[in-house]
Amino acid sequence: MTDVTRSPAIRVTLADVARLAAVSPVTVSRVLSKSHIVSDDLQAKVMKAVTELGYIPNQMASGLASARTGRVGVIVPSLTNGVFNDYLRAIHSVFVPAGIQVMVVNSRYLPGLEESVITSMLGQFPEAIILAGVDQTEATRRALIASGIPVVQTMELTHTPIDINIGLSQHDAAYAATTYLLGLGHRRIAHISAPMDSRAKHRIAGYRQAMSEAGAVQTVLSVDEPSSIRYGMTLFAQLLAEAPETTAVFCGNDNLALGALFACQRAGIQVPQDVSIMGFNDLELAQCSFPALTTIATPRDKMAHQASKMVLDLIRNGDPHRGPRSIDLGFELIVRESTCPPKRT
Amino acid sequence: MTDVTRSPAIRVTLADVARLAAVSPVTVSRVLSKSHIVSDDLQAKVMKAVTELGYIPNQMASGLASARTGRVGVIVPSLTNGVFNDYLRAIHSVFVPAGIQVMVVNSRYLPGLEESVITSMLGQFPEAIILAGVDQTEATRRALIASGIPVVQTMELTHTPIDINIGLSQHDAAYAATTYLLGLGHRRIAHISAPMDSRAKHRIAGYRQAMSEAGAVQTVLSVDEPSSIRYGMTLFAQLLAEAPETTAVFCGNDNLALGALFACQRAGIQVPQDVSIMGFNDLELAQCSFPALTTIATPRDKMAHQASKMVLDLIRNGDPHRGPRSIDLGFELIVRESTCPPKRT
DNA sequence: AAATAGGATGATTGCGCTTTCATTTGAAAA
DNA sequence: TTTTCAAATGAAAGCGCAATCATCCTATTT
Repeated sequence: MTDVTRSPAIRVTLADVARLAAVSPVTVSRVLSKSHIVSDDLQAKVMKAVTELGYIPNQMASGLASARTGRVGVIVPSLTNGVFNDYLRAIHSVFVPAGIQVMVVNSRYLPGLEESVITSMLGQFPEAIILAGVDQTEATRRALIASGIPVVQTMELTHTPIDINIGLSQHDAAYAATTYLLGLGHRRIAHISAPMDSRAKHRIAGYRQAMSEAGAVQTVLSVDEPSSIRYGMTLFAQLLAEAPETTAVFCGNDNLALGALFACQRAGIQVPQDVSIMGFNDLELAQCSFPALTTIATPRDKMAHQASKMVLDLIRNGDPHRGPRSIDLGFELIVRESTCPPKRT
Repeated sequence: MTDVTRSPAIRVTLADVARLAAVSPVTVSRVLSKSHIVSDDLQAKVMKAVTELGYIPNQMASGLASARTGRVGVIVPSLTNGVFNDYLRAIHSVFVPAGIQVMVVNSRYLPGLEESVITSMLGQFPEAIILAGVDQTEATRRALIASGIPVVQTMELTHTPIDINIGLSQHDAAYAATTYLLGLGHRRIAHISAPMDSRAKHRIAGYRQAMSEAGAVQTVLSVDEPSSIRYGMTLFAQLLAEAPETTAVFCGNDNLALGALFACQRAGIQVPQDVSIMGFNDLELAQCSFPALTTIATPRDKMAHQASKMVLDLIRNGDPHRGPRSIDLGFELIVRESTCPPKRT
């Protein structure tokens, strides 16, 4: 069993290692960073001293001295939302093998919090920042630009990117989803949403435009909380009360859709025979549920992967100053079991 | 629209602010850290210069100079698993208002990765570390102890805590769950699990002990992947093939249970009439699904909250050197709709 | 054997900040 | 008015490391 005496932290420094190994501090630094050739002899002595002392390099000192931190910052508005799991996984899969640390922070869909976490992150001097969304405050934009590091805005598209923008049109994706339901013959299509971010708002707009073009009546129910299965149930129950003639529900995301599905099961409503339900994002659960959810697949992995690759390239090879640019990665309609044409009445 | 010229990052330093404000650097530092009284006059001049230059303090330099970082590290094995959402939320709710930054990293259920992320985290000198689980490698234990900072191990209990241990007995909780099913009259109770961590293994052991004591036949199906709804489906399908006489399934967690539930729905098996399904953790979805899941509620919020409070106290008031200690927070059986006595045959 | 190159190692400096200690100032006390 | 003291400000040092430049040593060449 390990010794449990909690001594008041005598930090082992590079100098301590050097002393024990009877070499100069520079040599220790070189062994650890593999930046220069050090004789096998000294290298062994240094490593021995390192393990013996349990030396852990002070990243703050290292960062200060070298002006390079080997870290990138990633800001997401939620960790709960399944969307960001795939997204973060893809980011890690690029940076971790490259020896770059990923700092993840959660801005919880709060613009004010986003501003403060970005500021705080910039104080740690990441070598690049990857953001979800394009709606940073003007002050944040300025700070990001002033930092001079690569900035990637993801998940949606903007005409005025800070630097690099990789995403998809949330509006068009929602428009496509609604159009699909209209194409099945539905006219009373409702939309339920938890519009905490502008992406959800754009999806509402896409729904509205498709409905408006089809001359159909729009029904939008929303709640200002982070989306969840529970709110899917609540909103569906509300919908049942307010617009019982609805034959199809386009949900702002798959969690809401699952909640709606559960609400139907509980109320004895057949899906899709009585009501069609459509999700958004194509999370894992969309394939698993019964009936499996028709949804829009968003290219989260691809988006995150491409963003990370570009960042890695910029970090390694410097910025050829190409200026802001936007990349549209599109989306895909995935038809499964939860939608069908409305019943003839 | 913001200027988009991406200049090569001329960092604004405290000295720049001091120069513009025509005061000494110390004064700027004092204004920003609120550590000393500075006259209103100078304070205003400094703040003006700060905003004018968009100054962001260099946290590395600050940390180096002060030997305090105002950060705590949190290591979780998964972000996907709903368990850690509540957990992280509770941690944030304590530290953020206290002005302490929370660094979260994902160790992905990989002991090797956990070791490296902890090392890396220690290199950033957090003022405390909160861990999920108690199975750190010996090297990690040593490094954590040597760091001299408060360490809290959560989620399960151990007789040999590094420092503070707040959790519950996963074994006893699983034992209670199995005993509940036995008490309903079930004899053919299977357990499905995704034992990536020792907690899941302890749950298996708890199940086995209860079954063994009841003289019932044990059936454990598991998969060595992070748990997910999908694996719940897969394992249930496998169970149906291997042990069709099963009347109750105790699932290692709620996601697996939901997958099992979907598998039943798809196969036309009535829950709970034909098969009882029981989850573990009491995630949000356990209340929402139809039928709602009987499960074991684990005190994630309380655990994280109490851990954070203790850490905050230790950071602020220093360690009165009380030595390692364990706190058991227990668990609760939540009976819902997915379980009932077995059919008479 | 002397000259030379190049590989291996070390000494020094400074990154940006906070801390400690010293100094100045103004106002209250004598 | 002079003394005294506290409040306000500044000067200097150093946190731990990497970068730069200088030095050393050992082969190799002539």
